[in-house]
Amino acid sequence: MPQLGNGGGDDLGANDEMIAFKDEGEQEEKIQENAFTERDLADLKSSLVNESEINQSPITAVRRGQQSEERGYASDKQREHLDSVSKQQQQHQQDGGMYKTGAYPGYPFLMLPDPYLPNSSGSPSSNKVSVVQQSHGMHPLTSLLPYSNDPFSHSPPHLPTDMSQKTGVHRQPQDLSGYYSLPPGGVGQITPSMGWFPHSLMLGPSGMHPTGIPHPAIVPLQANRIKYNKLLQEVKREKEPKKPVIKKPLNAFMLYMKEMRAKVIAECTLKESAAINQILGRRWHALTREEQAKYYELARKERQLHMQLYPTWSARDNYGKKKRRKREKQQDSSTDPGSPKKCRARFGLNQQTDWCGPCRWVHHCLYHSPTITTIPAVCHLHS
DNA sequence: AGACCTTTGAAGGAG
DNA sequence: CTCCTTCAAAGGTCT
Repeated sequence: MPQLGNGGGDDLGANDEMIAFKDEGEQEEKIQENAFTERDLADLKSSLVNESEINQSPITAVRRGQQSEERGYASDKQREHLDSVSKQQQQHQQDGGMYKTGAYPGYPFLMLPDPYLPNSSGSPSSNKVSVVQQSHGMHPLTSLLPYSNDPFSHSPPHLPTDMSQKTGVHRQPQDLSGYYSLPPGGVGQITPSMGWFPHSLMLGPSGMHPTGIPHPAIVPLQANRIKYNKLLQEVKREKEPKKPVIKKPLNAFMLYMKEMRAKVIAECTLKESAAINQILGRRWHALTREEQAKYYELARKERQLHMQLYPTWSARDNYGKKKRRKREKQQDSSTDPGSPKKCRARFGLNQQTDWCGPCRWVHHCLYHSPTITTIPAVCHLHS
């Protein structure tokens, strides 16, 4: 596919330090961190509000409108980042240059709900700042369309025109130390090794603890552990606030689809997205390079903005359910090779000749004999 | 309820 | 470096 000469944004994330993929356990810890840092965030918000009252800065407006709602897990680094961006903004204003407030009155990034978060409609109830509401289903950047000949000649105040300037922006792993403790009374602090509910008076009349978790002595130890762990997880899940999911920034084609979908639906009276997407894919290829370039540039801005808003975010963060399920499925198939026939079919073996006569199929493949690195006609035990 | 379909592009991991 | 996988959006359809 055609890419812009400016690199098409390849320089935007590839060289950044990215968060290492974390297991669910670590993510749970992150969730706890979310709750923990909310107070810090409140401080941050109030400081930003104060700043905006002084500066009437658009960047603080966007912080208030977008980040205050959902960035409960803003890390220290993010806070530092916000401060630096805010200071940068102030500097721009003090310089009295083209970035002065009002220079970009309609810049779509600044007064909109967060497009990267689900249910981020920017409802007035959750945001007392009067904001310009985007029409429903409208991506904030689509307001840049239709494009002028030079739609991106100006950069928003908080975005460096050249991303090579973003030397201070790194997506670094967050320091989780100090965030492991649960809120007072948190069930997560109860561990099996702590001697469960030491006194029978702690149990209710039904033999249940007030938390709803049965006394472990009621069931055999082994089953008890399993049940306990399951219940503990359930209770934890219920108590913990759901982690807001930051979506991936849209790529050029996605932005194009978002804009053109309604048009195609109207033209073709189709509703099925799969069919519509096929049409849109063909139309995308029919676009000229210049037309596509608009969307590539738009997507590049998207990634820039996303990186500014969520410096610690990684696309890996959203690798989850599907992948885990698939991995589990693969693991299942690796431990369960299936029937000999299936196994031979898997490796393209001849049903008649490509197997070990003495032991039949058992040593035919890596699944059935992990020590064998090749697939012999006669296995290593009988050769 | 949740997976699937269908498209392109970006990101990140594996080899 | 190349290849592969996953996820972004959308909404009807299927399991």
